Amino acid sequence: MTKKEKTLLLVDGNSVAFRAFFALQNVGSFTNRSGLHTNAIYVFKKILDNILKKYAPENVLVAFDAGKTTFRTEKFSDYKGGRARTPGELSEQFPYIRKMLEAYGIKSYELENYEADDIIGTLAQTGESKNYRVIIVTGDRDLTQLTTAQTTVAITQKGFSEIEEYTPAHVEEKYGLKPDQIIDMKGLAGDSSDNYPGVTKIGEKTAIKLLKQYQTIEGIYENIDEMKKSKMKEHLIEDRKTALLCKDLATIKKNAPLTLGLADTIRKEADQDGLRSLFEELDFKSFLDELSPNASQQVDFEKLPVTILTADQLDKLPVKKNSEITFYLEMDGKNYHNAPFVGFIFKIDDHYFGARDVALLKEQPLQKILTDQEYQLDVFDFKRTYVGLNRLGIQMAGVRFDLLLVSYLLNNTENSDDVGELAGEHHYDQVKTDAEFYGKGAKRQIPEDDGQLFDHLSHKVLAIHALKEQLFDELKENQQLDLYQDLELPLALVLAKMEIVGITVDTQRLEAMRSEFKERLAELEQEIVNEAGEEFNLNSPKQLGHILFEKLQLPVIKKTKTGYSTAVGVLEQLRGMSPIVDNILNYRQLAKLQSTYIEGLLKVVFKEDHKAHTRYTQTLTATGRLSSVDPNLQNIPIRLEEGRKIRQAFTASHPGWEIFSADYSQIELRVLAHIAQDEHMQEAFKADRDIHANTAMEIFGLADEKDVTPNLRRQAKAVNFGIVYGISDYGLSQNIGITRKQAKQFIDTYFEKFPGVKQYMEQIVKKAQEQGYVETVFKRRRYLPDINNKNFNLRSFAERTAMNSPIQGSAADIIKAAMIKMDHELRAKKMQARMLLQVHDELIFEVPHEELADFEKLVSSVMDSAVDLSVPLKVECAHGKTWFDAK
DNA sequence: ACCGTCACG
DNA sequence: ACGTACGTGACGGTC
Repeated sequence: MTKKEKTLLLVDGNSVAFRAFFALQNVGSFTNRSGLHTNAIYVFKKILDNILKKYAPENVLVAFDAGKTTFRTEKFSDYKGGRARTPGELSEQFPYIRKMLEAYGIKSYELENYEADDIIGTLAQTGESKNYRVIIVTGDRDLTQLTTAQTTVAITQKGFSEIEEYTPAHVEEKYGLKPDQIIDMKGLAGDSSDNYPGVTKIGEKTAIKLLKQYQTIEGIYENIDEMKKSKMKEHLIEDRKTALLCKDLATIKKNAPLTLGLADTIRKEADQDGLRSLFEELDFKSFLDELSPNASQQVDFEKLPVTILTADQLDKLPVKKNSEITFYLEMDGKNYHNAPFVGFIFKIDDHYFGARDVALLKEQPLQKILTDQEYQLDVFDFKRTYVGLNRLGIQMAGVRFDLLLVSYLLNNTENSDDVGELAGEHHYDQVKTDAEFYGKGAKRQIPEDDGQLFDHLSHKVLAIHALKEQLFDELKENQQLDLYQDLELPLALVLAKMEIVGITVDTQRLEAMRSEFKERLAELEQEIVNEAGEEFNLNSPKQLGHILFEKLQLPVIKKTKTGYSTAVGVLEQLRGMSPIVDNILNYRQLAKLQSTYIEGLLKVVFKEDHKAHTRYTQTLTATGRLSSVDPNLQNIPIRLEEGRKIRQAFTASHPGWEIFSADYSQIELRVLAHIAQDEHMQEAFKADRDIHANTAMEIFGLADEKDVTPNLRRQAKAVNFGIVYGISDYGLSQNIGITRKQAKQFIDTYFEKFPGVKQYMEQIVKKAQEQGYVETVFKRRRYLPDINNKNFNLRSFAERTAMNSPIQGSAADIIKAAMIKMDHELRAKKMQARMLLQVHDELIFEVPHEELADFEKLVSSVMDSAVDLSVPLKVECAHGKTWFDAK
């Protein structure tokens, strides 16, 4: 066996540190407890681990820049001029990166007057001469000039777990140039980040074209007389000196006077203790866990005394009315409507009682503790617990603290549904996550040993208890106690009941549709394959792209990261160019209905009661809306007639009952009129005018509503939507197919006519900048860490979010309040009608025929008066045999 | 696990 | 100059 060639890894320390810094610049405060920024160190370490694992090098060196002045600044004083200073948040991290490298057993090196590039170029040369495989890691594409048969340049990507490897062939494929021509390209095109100019008016494209013909800059000038007269030729002649200077600047030295050799780059063994103390100083908990186990470090959590309950012990439980009780019901799976029970645990004052047999919960005093309001309970995820217990015939009551819900209200950005993770976010670390304890994916397993299982469960209830006081204090501080107690906690119960009731699905109707669609899909597929001239998978955007844009040569309208876009918008523009396009559009529409709404829905209908029992996620969205999963009943088709028919499969659960829908008309715009206190907009709503027509009249300067053509109304409607989303001229122009200039004109006129709205938009952004968050009318918060970010995109996004979230979030608050009130009224009036679904601005009920008239009055008045705004709320009602007919 | 696509408000 | 509308979930394909 021949000896494997050795690998030399050369890392551009400054470049990778920069990449690392910006990769995690915007994830809130990434600092250790003494305020030192650690994001670049963190990502640097990740990248380092990645490449060490990937290339397993025998020799490693990390090169750094020595200082601002080098031999290049001597040749060209403006070299790298105009570059923003390294942010202090980054420079403070460099000493730690070097310390870390030392502990890794890796050599760092810098050389007066030279850049890291030159150190790397020189060592790469040495490595090659000694037959090493050389790997250069950097974030800087200029180094691709060093690629050879033996040397690969790996460029770190944005995501920092990915790297892109450049071999000479890859360089050629990417730039159309050989590696050593990169410097010629730079000489011609210049480099704005290194601040050298190149030849006037020549950019990368032109440079590449020239180099394809003449190979090098020198080659160009040797042949310059042959070139046709042109502006470009003049520029080339004029800038000859600059071009050659720039090429020289771009050239990485391969003969820097290094004071070390290959022998100095041999990797030494890592210093575990050094790493440990460094990671401790940096608060890198997850990295500490990875270090080789250190007996003194692996302190287990305190063992809690759990009594495993049996039926004969129940009468001796030390429980009083004022006991502090925490309860946790463990189920094996997300879907609590049918997940198997694992067991339960009570923390009653300082005692822990648990059992696997959940039937014990039906016995006294356990059932009484769970259902009697006199006992106050603390839990994690009340809704989940309620639905689980309901399967045992137990209607839980008396919940005071729900860790999941409270935590979501305090900060909805990083809210996990795992006790361990969530506790960790609040700096409580005496509980494992479920993934750590049970394992994840295929490895997930419930331990058979009681001691193990209940040890985990006991730490869960302790975590809930331990965080209670602190989180309640935070709620009070934020003035969110009412939001929690009067809105979200009562809502959890309302949602639980809706989920349990479920909605009846006519599976026969769905099955009939399935057969019909199956035939039509087969026909369409046949036609498409005929037109394409070959079999392919038309569900694959990749294969479809190949057929449309390569085989059939249709024009490419838009590209995605991975290839050609084949989205609806693109296909619509291709219509008429080939009959295949229409067929694909039809196929797509039907396939979506078939897979998601017919087959998908049939899979989740419960056999026992022919119902779909969705789960509402109450602690997920950034704005305060609900979401619906398994199945998602908030996105059942309605816009296209074909899809709308799916709604025929949703029916009332009793003969003689009807599906009843009540939706808020224009709730978001009404909320805006209220929050912004815009008189013109308020007046329009008070007079119950057609709001989009009203906007059309204002922005197009029409005197009479009769002058509002459907097209003007459509445009005005888009403007109204744009306003709600935090408008940009570009977004609006794209949406209604006008120029950006026209869109800007619309927006300016809108703000002139609705000055209150304009003022609101400015004020809310300012408020977000000052306090770091925005809030709804019910004081729900959304934090916007990017609002002062230097990155234009991230900042702009945060600004639009600042404008939109109070609107969308307040609308969510309002319908939640209406749901609680409605639930209350139905019980108070002893009506049989039941709330089934919520779709953001709409509530769906099933109502017995004889209650219809009373019900309509009730729901309208309840929803109208859910909150008191400075504009009226308007509710539109409809009912019919199926959801489809409730229109 | 991620992407592209598409369903809803 | 930058490159975007706000908020979601499910599917099939692909890595």
